[in-house]
Order: sequence, then C-alpha cells, then structure tokens
Amino acid sequence: MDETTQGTLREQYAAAQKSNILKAAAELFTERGYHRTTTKAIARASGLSEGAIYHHFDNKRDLLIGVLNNIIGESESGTGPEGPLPDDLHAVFAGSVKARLQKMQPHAATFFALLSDILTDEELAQQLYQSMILPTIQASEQLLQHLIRQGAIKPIDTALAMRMVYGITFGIDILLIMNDEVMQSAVENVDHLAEVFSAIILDGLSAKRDGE
Amino acid sequence: MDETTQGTLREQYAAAQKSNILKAAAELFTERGYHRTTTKAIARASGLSEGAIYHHFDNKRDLLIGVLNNIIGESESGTGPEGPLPDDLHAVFAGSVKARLQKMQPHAATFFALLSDILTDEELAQQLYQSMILPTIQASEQLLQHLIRQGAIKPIDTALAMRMVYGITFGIDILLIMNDEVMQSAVENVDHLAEVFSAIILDGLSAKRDGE
DNA sequence: ACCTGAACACCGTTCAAGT
DNA sequence: ACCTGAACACCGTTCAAGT
Repeated sequence: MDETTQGTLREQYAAAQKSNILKAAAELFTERGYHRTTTKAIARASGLSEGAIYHHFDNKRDLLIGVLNNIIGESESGTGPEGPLPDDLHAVFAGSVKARLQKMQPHAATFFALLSDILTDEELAQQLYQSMILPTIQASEQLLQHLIRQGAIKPIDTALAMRMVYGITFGIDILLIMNDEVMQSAVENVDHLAEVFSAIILDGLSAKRDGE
Repeated sequence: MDETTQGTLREQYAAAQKSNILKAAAELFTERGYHRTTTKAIARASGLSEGAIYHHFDNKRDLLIGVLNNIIGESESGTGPEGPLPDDLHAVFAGSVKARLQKMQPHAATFFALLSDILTDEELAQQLYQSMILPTIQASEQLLQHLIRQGAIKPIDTALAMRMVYGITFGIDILLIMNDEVMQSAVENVDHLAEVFSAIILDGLSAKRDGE
C-alpha cells in the first residue's frame, strides 16, 4: 500500500461508512420525509450508534445535503443530447425528455420528499438552483439558440421558453408521485410520452398555422 | 340574538380564534417551513398559550391541513375561463395562465413550503390531488376537447397534453421561489409571459409546419 | 367551551470515555 | 480517527385546574 495513493484503507473504510449512512438516510427520507426520519432510525438502519453518525456528519441537515448532492451528481452527467444532432427535430426533443426522465425518475421521490426542506433553507435552495436547475435550463437554451440560428426554430424569448419547457418535466414528476393514473401509464410507454411532448412543443396544439 | 342562527356570538369568537391561529401558522410555515415552526411560536404569534392551540386543533398536522384547505379554497374559485370563449385562441390560453398565476401566486410560497410534508403524507397528498390538481387538469381537458370538436385544435391525447401544460405553471412557481431572475422579471410583465406561453402551446417552436 | 401552565415523552445534538 | 452510551435542551402533546 503506497501511502501517497489517496485511498488509504482507513480512508476507504470511512468513506464506505459515510456512504452507508447516506444510503440509509436517503431510503428513510424517501419513505417518511426528512423531519419524520429520526437520527435514531438512521443509526439503526446503518448499524451504528447515533454518536457515530455525528462523527461523520455535522448534523441532520448535513445528511440532507449529502443525499441531495448524490442526486445532483447522478442527474447532471451529460446534459443535453450527445453527438451530432439528428435531422429530425422531433427526435431531438423527444430524446431529451426521455433522457431527463430516465435520469431523474429513480431519484424523483427522494427529491420531492426533500424539496420543501430545501426550499425553506435559503442556502440549500441556492445550491440546488445553481448546480442542478440553472445548468439544465441553460444547456437547453443554448441548444435552442443554435436551432434558431439554423432557422429550424422561430426566433423567440429562449430564456423564458426553456423555463416553461423545463416545468413540464417537473410537472410529470409531481404527478407521478401523486399517483396520477394517466401519468403512470404514460410513463410505462415513454416513447409515446416523448412523442406527445415534442408534438406540443414543436408543432403546438393549434389546428391552424400560427393561430390566424 | 336568535339562537337558531348559525353564528352564536360564542361560535363566532371561536371561529375567529381558529382563523387567527391559522393565519399565524401560515405566515410562520411560509417563512421557516412546517417542521422548523414550533407550536410555541404559533402560540406566541397568535397571543395564546400552546394549550389553547390544542383546544382548537387536534395536533400540528391539523394546522397544516387547515392552512392547506385555505389555499385550496381560495385557489379553486372559478376554474376555467368564464363566459363565452373569445374567437382568438391565443387570448383564451393566455388568459387562463394569467388567471392561474394570479390566483396561485400569493399562496405559492406557502404551498411549496408545505409540499414535502404533504407529499410524504399519503392522505394529505391524496386530498391535495383530488381537490386541487385533478379538477384543474380536468377542467382544461374539457376545454381542449371542446376546441378539438370545433376543429380549432388538432386531435391529440388531451389527458396527457393537459398534464404537460399543467406542469408549466408548476415550474413557473418553483422558479419564482428559487429567485430565478428571468422568471421574476417575466412575472412583472404577465402579458408577455402569457403571450410566450400561448405561442409555444398553440403554435409550437418549430419554424416549419409540423416539423416536416 | 375556552384557556393556562406545568408535566411528559421523544428527538437532535454533545460529550466523556473506550478502541 | 472511529465509535459507544449516557446526558441535555428543546419540541409536540397531554392534562388537571381555572373562568
């Protein structure tokens, strides 16, 4: 064992313990919400004492931060469509919702179980916004601007438009958590969902061209 | 005083006290979130003892329910556009977001401060969904079906489409709470926001007709 | 019925002591 | 450093007693 390598056995052990605690916390937060989850329960679920938890984390809020950062970390890998854009715009938009949903869905319940606690904590809200929400929106803004320059998309207030589009995925997650039946069966057929999404966003609902 | 009239003086007094407590609770919940608000603080803010609060409400959760019901009550008055539909579809859609935002906005911060606590409480989540979310979606579904029959809107999966559109207003509220600057200035000019909304929803983003 | 203030159980956090 | 178990302060809730 080279002591200059980052992973000392001891460090690895400590990291594994931290990760175990976070895993237990995430599960309990998801089931019961943040404030109904006791530190005692987290200790029990991770096979440690409450004191041990406070050795690895400053406080309960620090556990929330850890869980949140895991979600952010796994959700942000590869924003926007990879590789060259396909010619079919519908495929581009449909693909991006699909990707977004598949990335977010495993964490959606945990995320919404923590959302209020995040939103009522100025610092956490800012962290979530800066590291997760704003980058996603800005990436899609850039894509849209690119498409406008190509003449594929009409000139529009891209910042506002992409913020509205962003809301759609947010709404999908919420409806799933509330057991909305329509959305639940829609998600079982992601391709149809993605199709309807891109149909609305690209072509609009109107039967007439530009409403006149 | 006729004792058959519903409002005995005593009953009126009790109702006023309940309403005072709920008002104090709503303010504190909005500022600090549900679980960081102590019953002691609510008591102090409403000029009563903690015991008095427990005389009027079963428990803290019951306070949350009261606050939530006030929000639902004030938000549900008059779903959908009133009167005959204007010919211009853009006006219809723009008007409906405007109405929805103006109704929700004063309560949005309170609503999101409670959202996690609602979502992690099966019964409350169901109540919120049934009394607030589903009716809103269904009302707009009916409007859409009507417009499809008229030939103004193309045939589409109305249930799914309106659920997606619903998400947009949800996303707007979230971004406002997170102090997103674009959305904050957009809301100061509601007419522009409503315009962009109806432009996307009705005409779509694509420069070409139906993407081909 | 409306309300108070003390009392109780529980939860987040700390800390001395052990390896 | 990693961890335990007891101890502490605080919060939701209850309850006997007062009007």
